[in-house]
Amino acid sequence: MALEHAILVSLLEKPGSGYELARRFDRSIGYFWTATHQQIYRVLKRMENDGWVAAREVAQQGRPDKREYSVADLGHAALSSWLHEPIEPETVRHDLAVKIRGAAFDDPAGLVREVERHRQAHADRLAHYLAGEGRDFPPQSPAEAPSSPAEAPSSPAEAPSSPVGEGSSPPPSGASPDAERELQHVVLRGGIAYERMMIAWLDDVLATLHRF
Amino acid sequence: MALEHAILVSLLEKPGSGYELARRFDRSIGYFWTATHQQIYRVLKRMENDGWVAAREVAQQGRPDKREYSVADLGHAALSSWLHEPIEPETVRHDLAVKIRGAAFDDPAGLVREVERHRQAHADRLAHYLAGEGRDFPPQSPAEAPSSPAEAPSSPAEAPSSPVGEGSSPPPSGASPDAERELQHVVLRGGIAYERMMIAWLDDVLATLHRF
DNA sequence: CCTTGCTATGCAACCAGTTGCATAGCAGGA
DNA sequence: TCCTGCTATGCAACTGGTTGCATAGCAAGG
Repeated sequence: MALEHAILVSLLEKPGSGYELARRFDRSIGYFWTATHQQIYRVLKRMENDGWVAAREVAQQGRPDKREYSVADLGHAALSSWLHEPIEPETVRHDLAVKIRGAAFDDPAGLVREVERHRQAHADRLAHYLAGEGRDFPPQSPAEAPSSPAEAPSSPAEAPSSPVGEGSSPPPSGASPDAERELQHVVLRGGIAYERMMIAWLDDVLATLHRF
Repeated sequence: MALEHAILVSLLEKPGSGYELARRFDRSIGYFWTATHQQIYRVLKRMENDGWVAAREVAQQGRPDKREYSVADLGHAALSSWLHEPIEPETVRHDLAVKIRGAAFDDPAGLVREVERHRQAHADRLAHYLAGEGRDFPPQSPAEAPSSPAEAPSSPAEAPSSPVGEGSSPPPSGASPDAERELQHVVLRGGIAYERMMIAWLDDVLATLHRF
């Protein structure tokens, strides 16, 4: 399970309440990990019991109080050990693909509108991503073109030569805010690439459907 | 839920036992919908109770008997009505993206091996898909280039002008085996596009990680 | 003969995630 | 004043899916 870890990452990026987390899971993190507020509140409670996060009552004016969570040492350690696990087979569920293959036994042309709807949704999300990229990661140096995998030659693994040796002890344990931004950006580029791929594929699907 | 529908599609393409379905879900359909044999047996039983599928005992020589399922009328109708529902918001879960953003608070360079593993897995799957495409969909006419969304101009929706009007009644209800192949192919092309996108993105991720 | 390994099916317990509902503070407008 | 709507948190019931385990037929090899 990784919802715990997604929450840890989000809280490391910025502490917040369950409600705020729920809204982040509707955007940002939500682009690659969905969760309802129920799920978040429940998991947050368990994480607090386990000492992964600590809560702090925050009085607000003009709105109800909130419980702001931040990551405790145990949580940071848990995240670190998860990061070092080699896991994940990646489970996929594409309803639309099932529908497309199923359409062969029903009415292929009847699926056109549905596919067009999906295409529109992906186009919308792409626009949203690109807007976010333009806002949060404006192009600056000539070396960095936004969302174009420019394949930097990359000096082979010039890591900060961390004190290796220990098995599961959190290594450097705190990277630069530079790294944080860069890694957020590369994940966003992944989202952009995904949406572009989907749009192109759905066009392919539409062209195929139109042949019937 | 769509496991029922994925099973229906698979059984329409070819009747089979729970065991055979489970193996199909390890390949072919499994590329966009995973399921364990447990899940399949359980759902299959429910579908039989609901009259969606019918079972038939088949004695085999050299191996245990099996229960071969095929789709009943009720099942076909259920699939049809599902196909005509506009649903699906598409829920995503990318553990790797969580890990990448989490790496900012741990050891970015330590993630390289993990990302390389994933890249390899995707490269393997791509090779597998391409082999399958070459086997099952050999290039023939000059108009059809495999897995290249050639954007056919497509005469605007030249559907078989089906008797429209009814709301949820199964329309033509039986397309050509031609459509079946074409639609299987376009889904496979989607898988290929996905793997190619992932490989390119993971290269981007690796280049980014190497900058730390 | 016994083990290994593949085919074939299934139960039981558990866990993650969804859905429906409930509550409450507070602001702003009808 | 009452209603709407957003912030903020939560319980309870259910469902889909996973994991662990069990059984059994049959072939092939040591």
